[in-house]
Amino acid sequence: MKKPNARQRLLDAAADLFTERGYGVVGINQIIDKADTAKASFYHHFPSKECLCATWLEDAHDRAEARQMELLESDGSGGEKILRYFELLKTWLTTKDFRGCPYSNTAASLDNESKAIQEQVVLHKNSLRTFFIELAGQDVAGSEEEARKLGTSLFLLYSGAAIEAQNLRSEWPVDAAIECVGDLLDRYEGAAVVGGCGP
Amino acid sequence: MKKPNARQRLLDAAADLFTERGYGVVGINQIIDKADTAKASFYHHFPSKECLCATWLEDAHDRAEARQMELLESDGSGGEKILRYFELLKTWLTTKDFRGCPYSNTAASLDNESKAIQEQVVLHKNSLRTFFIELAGQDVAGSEEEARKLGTSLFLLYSGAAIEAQNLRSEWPVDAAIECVGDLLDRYEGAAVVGGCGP
Amino acid sequence: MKKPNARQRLLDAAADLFTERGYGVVGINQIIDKADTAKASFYHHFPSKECLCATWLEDAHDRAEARQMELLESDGSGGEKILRYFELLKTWLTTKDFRGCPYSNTAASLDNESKAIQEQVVLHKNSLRTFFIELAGQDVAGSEEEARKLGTSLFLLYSGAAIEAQNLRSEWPVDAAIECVGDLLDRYEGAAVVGGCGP
Amino acid sequence: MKKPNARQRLLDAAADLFTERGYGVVGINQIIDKADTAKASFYHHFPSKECLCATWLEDAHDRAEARQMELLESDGSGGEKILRYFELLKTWLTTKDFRGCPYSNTAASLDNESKAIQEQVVLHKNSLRTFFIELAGQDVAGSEEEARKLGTSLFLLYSGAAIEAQNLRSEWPVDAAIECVGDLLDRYEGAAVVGGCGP
DNA sequence: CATGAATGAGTTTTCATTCAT
DNA sequence: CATGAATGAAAACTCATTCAT
Repeated sequence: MKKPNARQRLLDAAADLFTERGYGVVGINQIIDKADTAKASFYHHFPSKECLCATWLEDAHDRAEARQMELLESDGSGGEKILRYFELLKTWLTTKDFRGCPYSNTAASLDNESKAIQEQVVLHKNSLRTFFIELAGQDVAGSEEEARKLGTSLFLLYSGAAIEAQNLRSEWPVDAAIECVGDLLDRYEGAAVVGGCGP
Repeated sequence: MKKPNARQRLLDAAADLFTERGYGVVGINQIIDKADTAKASFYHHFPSKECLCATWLEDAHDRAEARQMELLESDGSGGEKILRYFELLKTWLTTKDFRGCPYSNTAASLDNESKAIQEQVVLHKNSLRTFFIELAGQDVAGSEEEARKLGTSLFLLYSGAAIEAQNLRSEWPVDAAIECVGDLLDRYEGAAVVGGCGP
Repeated sequence: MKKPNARQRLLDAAADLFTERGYGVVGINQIIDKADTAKASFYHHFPSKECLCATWLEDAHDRAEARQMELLESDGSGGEKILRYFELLKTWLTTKDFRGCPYSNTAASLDNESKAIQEQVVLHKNSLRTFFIELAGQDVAGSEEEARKLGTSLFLLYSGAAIEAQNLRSEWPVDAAIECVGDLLDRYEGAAVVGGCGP
Repeated sequence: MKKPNARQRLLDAAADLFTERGYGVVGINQIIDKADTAKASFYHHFPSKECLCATWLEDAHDRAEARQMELLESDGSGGEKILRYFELLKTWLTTKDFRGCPYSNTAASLDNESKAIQEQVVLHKNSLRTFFIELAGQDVAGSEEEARKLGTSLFLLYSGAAIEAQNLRSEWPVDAAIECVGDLLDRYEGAAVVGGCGP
């Protein structure tokens, strides 16, 4: 009997295995086993393991941007949304056995020779930073310049929290990042008020 | 012909290759080629590739702690030292082709099954956080509690800057982290002054 | 270039090499060389060297049972068939450069840790003993009990003749076993006559 | 501190490891570890692993001959001594985890290229056969010719019992051999009486 | 007598990929 | 679209042996 959607099953299997065990550690045999697919079907849909990985990251990025858009357009202040996003990281970490950012992890497993993958990493990371800057601009920072600074700081704290939670296999780095975010929000919200309501 | 010091040559080769290309990507064949050593010499000195890696990280940690101690005991204010440490990250990154933290990268390449390596990662990361807390305590933060908070934030920013510089192959994340550090120092130094010089 | 039937060629090569040189001494490199097969083709068909060996013994056992069945159903008295089977051992030994029983030899090369192989050895040896008991029951022994005793003795003499012919690189142990078989047949055939035709 | 008798410790370690795990499976590292000896000490006392093995078998043979001599000169009838010797095999097997004859096992692990080892095997096996013939001559068989025949049969039964006990990891082959020995003794003792006391 | 680092050739096994059907 | 046998290269690791001291 033939099963359809071999391509999607491969992507799903790859998504699970790559995030939970890492790009370098997972072989395509594991992937096709999990996807219940023939080996040649794999190479029918994807020219290489590297390309499958890039496609996975591309798809994951699309999903991530959708979620971010949703959050951006949701109710609540910018500060609340920022904290909500950091909280999401915690649930991700506990769900995925403390494997942090798939993009960072994949890049770290690589030889700096996979152009296609690196491109996706850069794409996603720039987009994530932009997302934080937009979030920071929503009634938090007083100017575009300040939103850029605050958003970038949030981006770095988020990344730092993700890897260190992975390294230490603990949630506390995310909590500490949230604390720091509070400090930064205080500072920039204050500025926003001052900058916004001067005489 | 026989050459002595195979062990050290192996450690040196491994240090270079693991930092510049990654634990998973580098095979022991590359290591012994670079070290100009027989394969059996490798296994005479190290029971496994994993153990070589753990030894490398252990040694690197010792050197890192020595450098940190030196910085802690050097002249200058805490704030100056903090910035100096972030500047060191930039020179590291440009030297090492934008490969960030060896501990994070190694952990990211792993299957979460290498106890020995993970132990070294945890050891180093905890030590690095402690270092930042001590730095934060040097005439910056007003209380132990605040030093802990500030130091932890610095730790996370440092880690975030390191991976994102790697991901984006650029120095700017470190510069952005330095900017954010400035904001945080303002906040905590202000507190330190207020706490220290009240009437 | 690709050649089909790699699996069978591997089994054939393994059969020859394992019987003539021994399981422990033969590496899979020799096997794939003789089979003219890529190494990965080997592991495509067999999960391990140990499993190839078990498969070889299983196949060999099937062939052995077929030959035994043939002999059991052939013409002649039980005693004649027994002697014919011992004669077959002599031709085997001279053909295979005095390597005796593949099952015993393989088991002797082992660490007592290969469950799959040991299972095949036990299977074959029990079957061989049963074969001798059936042979002994064919107009030789007077009772089932006597057939069991005689058959078991034949089984042990056969095994003893096989290893000692191997150890001493000579046929005489088989001839001596045949002599002893004659003595035993005298005794049990005598008993069979006495038991069978008493007044 | 220096420990004497390195040579003897090596022989003792080799004896244990070779009998219990097999010549092919045991590496010299295991031997020197167990003997607590430096690697070069090994090669100081023995030119090769093969030679160590031959020396072990030679020593074991000397001890075996001493035990056989003792049994030959002990009290009791030839038949009793024969049975006693088969009983010894049972205690050996249970002590050594059902590893049978070290000579047969070593020969089976070999490539038929170790002249030194094969020589020891032949030496021991011939001597063992002679021992059984002498035992058979002690008030059992009626003539030298009959002693030769009976002794050789005992030799083969003994060998067969040893390997099959090993193959099947059970004592029953030895018990079955003992039963068969009883049958043979009946036959030849009868002959001895007839031959010895005819009118 | 004893040491232990160093070695070259070998081991079994896995990788990502391609082929004919 | 789908299959699974076949592959060359490389992976980690072990072997018995030799060397300078």
